[in-house]
Amino acid sequence: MASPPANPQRRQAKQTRARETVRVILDAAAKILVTEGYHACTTQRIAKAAGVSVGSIYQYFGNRDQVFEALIEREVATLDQSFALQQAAGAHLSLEDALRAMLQAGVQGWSYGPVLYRQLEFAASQVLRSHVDQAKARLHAHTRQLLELHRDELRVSELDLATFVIINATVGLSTNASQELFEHQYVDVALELILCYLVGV
Amino acid sequence: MASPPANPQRRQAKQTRARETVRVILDAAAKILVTEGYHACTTQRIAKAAGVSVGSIYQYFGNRDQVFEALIEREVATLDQSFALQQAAGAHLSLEDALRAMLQAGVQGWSYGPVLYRQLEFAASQVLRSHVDQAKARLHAHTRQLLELHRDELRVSELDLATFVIINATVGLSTNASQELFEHQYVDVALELILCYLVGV
Amino acid sequence: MASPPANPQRRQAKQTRARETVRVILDAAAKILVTEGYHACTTQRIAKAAGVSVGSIYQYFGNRDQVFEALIEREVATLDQSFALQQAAGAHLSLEDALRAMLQAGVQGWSYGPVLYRQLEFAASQVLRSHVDQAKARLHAHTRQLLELHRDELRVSELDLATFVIINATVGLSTNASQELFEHQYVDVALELILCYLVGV
Amino acid sequence: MASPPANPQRRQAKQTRARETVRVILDAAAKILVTEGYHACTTQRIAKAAGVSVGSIYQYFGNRDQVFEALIEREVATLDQSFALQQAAGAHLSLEDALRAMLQAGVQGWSYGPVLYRQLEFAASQVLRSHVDQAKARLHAHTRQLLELHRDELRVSELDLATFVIINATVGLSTNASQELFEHQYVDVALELILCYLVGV
DNA sequence: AATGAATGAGCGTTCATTCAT
DNA sequence: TATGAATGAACGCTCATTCAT
Repeated sequence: MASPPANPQRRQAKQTRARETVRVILDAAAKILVTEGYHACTTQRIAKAAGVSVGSIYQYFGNRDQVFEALIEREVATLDQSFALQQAAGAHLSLEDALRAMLQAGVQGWSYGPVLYRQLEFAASQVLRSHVDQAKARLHAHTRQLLELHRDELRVSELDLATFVIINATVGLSTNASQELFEHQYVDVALELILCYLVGV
Repeated sequence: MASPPANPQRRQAKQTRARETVRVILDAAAKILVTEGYHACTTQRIAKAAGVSVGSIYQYFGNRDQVFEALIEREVATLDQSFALQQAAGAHLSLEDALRAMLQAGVQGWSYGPVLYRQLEFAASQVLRSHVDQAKARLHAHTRQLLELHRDELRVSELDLATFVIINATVGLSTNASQELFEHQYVDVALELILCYLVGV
Repeated sequence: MASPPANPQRRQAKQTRARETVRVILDAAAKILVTEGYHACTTQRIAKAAGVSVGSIYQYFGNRDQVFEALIEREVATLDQSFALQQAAGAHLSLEDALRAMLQAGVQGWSYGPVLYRQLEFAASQVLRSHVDQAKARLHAHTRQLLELHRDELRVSELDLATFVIINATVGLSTNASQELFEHQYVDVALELILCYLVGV
Repeated sequence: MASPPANPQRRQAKQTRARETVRVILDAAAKILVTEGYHACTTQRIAKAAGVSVGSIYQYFGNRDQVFEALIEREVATLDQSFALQQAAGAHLSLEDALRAMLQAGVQGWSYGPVLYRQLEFAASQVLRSHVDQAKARLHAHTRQLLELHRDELRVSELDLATFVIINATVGLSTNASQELFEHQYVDVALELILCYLVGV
C-alpha cells in the first residue's frame, strides 16, 4: 500500500519545491538576523518574511536553532568553496595575492558578511555556538596554513598569534564597516593593515 | 497626606541609599551579562543577584533596557574619565605612549572587559544601540584628535579612515580575545598592529 | 465531464480497494491506540502505519474522530455478532453458561481487548462518546434480557440495578486486568463475582 | 540588602494567599478534568476557571503535569487520612463495617470520585502515571491488609486476586454510576457485591 | 519605599486539515 | 484518486511589567 510517487517528474518537482522552500526560509532568517538582530528573528517573523507558514519551517527544520545551524553551514560551505578554488589555483600565489583572494572570497562568498556570525554567537543553544566555533576554527586553520607557506617573508614569528590578529582585526573592520566602505575600500584597507603587520611596509 | 521628609539629613540618607541601590543593580546586571550572557539577564535574575526585589528595579529604571543604558553610560563615563586624565597629563606624550595609554585605559577603565560591550550590542532597544553608537563616536573623535596631533609621523593621510581602522581592528581583537590573552598580551599586540599600520615598522 | 465508471467490474474493484484501505486505516489506528495510546494516535502516525498518505484518511473519513467512531462501530459489530450467534444457539442455556458465553464473546470478539475501549473513551468528541454510550446501552439491553429469562433463579429483584452492577463490575475488572490475567483467568473470575451476586454461592 | 519581609503578619498573609491560589488552581483543574476530560484541561482553561492567569499556575507548579501530580497527591492524602482514622478506630470492626467505612471514605474523601483518576491515567507524562500507580498500589496494600485480618471469614483464598477483584469491580461501579446512584445507593450496592463474593450470602 | 504574586502578550512548537499537483 | 507540503489555530510556557500590600 505504501508506494513512492510513481511519476519521477512529480518527485523531481517536489524536491525542487522543497529545496526552494528551504532556501527561502534561510534567506529570510539571514536577512532578519542581519537587519534586525537575533532577538527579532522569531519563527513567526521568519515565516512571514519567507512568505510561508510557521509549520513549513518545522517541515524542514527540527527547531528554530537548526535553521540557524543550516544558515551557518550554508555560509561556511560557500566560504570553504572559495578557499578551495583559490588554494587549488594558487599554491604559487604571492602572500599579498593570496591574502587579497581570501579577503575577496570573504566579501563575495559571505553573502551577509560577518554580521550574521556575530548575531549567531548569541544564540542560546550550545549546539549552535559550537557550529559557529567550528567554522571559526576552520578559518583559523586555513589562514595559518597560508602564513606557514610564506613564513620566510614574515616579520612576526608566532604564527598562531599572528593568525588570531589578522583574522580578528579583519573581522572588527568588516563587522563595523558601513555598507559603502565594505563594498568599495574594505579589501584594500584590510589588506594594507594586515600586510603592514605581517611583513612591514 | 504624606509630607516630604522635613529633615535634610534624612533626605541625604535616602539619596545615598537610592544611589547605592542603583549601583547594586547595575553591578548585578553587569556581572550576569558577562558571566551568563544577555539571555540570562532577566529582571528576576538581576533582582536576585542584587538582593532586591523586581519592583525596586522599576523604582529606579523605567524598564529593563534602561538598566542596560545606564550600564553603558556608567562604563563610558569611566572610559571618558580615563581619557580625560590621560589627555590632561600628556599633550606631550609620544604617539606610541599615547596609544598605549589609550589601550590601557580601555582595559582598565572597562571594568568588565569587552564582553559586556558585546552583550549590550544585542539588546533589542534602538535607544540602547544609539547609546552605544554615541560612545563609539566619542571614542572616534578622541582618537582622531590624537592622530591629528601626530599627523607628521604617520604614513597614512586619511585620518578618518585611519581612525576607523585602528579602532575597529582593536575592537575586533579585544572582543575576540580570550580572557587570558586579554589580560596579558592584548595591549602589546594591539599596539604593534596599530603602529605598523600608522607609522610603519 | 468525468463519467462514472462504465465497467461494473471496475466499480467493484474500486469498492473493494476502498474497503481495503478503510480496513488498513482502522487496523493501524487500533494498533497505535493499543500499543502507544491515544496521544500518539495522530493522523500522520496512522497514515504511516497504514502505509497511506494523510490525504487518504480524509478521503474516507470526515475527520480524525470519525476514524475512531468507525473503529468503535467495527468493534461493536463484532461484539453484536457474537451475541446474536450465542442468543440464537442458546435460549436454553443455563444462566451460568449464558453468562460465560457472553464474557467469552467479550474477550474473543473484542479484538484488541479492553484497552482500545479505554483509549477511545478519551477522545474529545462528544459524538464519539455517544457512540460508546450507544454500544453500552445495547450491551445493557442484551444483558437485562438474559437476566429476565432467568429471573426465578436470581437472589436480586431489581433487574436494571443488577444489570448495571454486573456490567460495570465486569468492565472495571477487564479494563484494569493485566494482559496475562485478562487472557487466562479473567472469564472465570468475573463469572464467579457475578454469580455470587446474582444467585449466591 | 536582601531582607525577608520585616512584618511577620505580612508574611503570614502572603502565605495564606499563596495557599489559596494553589487551592483554587487545583480545584479548577479537578473540576475540568472531571467534567470536560483530560483533553480540555489546558493551562489556559485551568487559569480561566480558577480566575487567575496562566502565569500564576507557573508560580506554583513547574509545569502542567505537576498540577496534576499535586492533584493526585491531594486526593490520595485525603484518602489516606480517612483510612488512617478508620484503621485507628476499628481494628475490631467487623469485615462488613470495615468495608463499608472504606467505601464511605472513598465516597466522602475522594472529592471527585475515581473519574479524576481515570482521566489522569491518560496523561502523557510517565512521572504522572507513576504517581497514579503508586496511589493505586497503596489502596491495594491497604485493602489486602483488611482482608488478611478477616481471612478466616472469607470463601476465597487468593487474597491478591480477591483484592484486585473487589477494588476494580468497585471502581467499575463508581466510575460509571450516575451522580444520583453514586450519592444514594452506591455504597450499599457495592458492599453487597463485594460481600457476596468474599463471604457468600 | 520595597515587595513579590499576579498578569498576559508573545514565544517555540505541534498537528488536524486542506489543496495543488 | 492519492499524495504530502503547506497551513494556522492552539498548545505549554516565559518573563517584562504592574500593583495591592
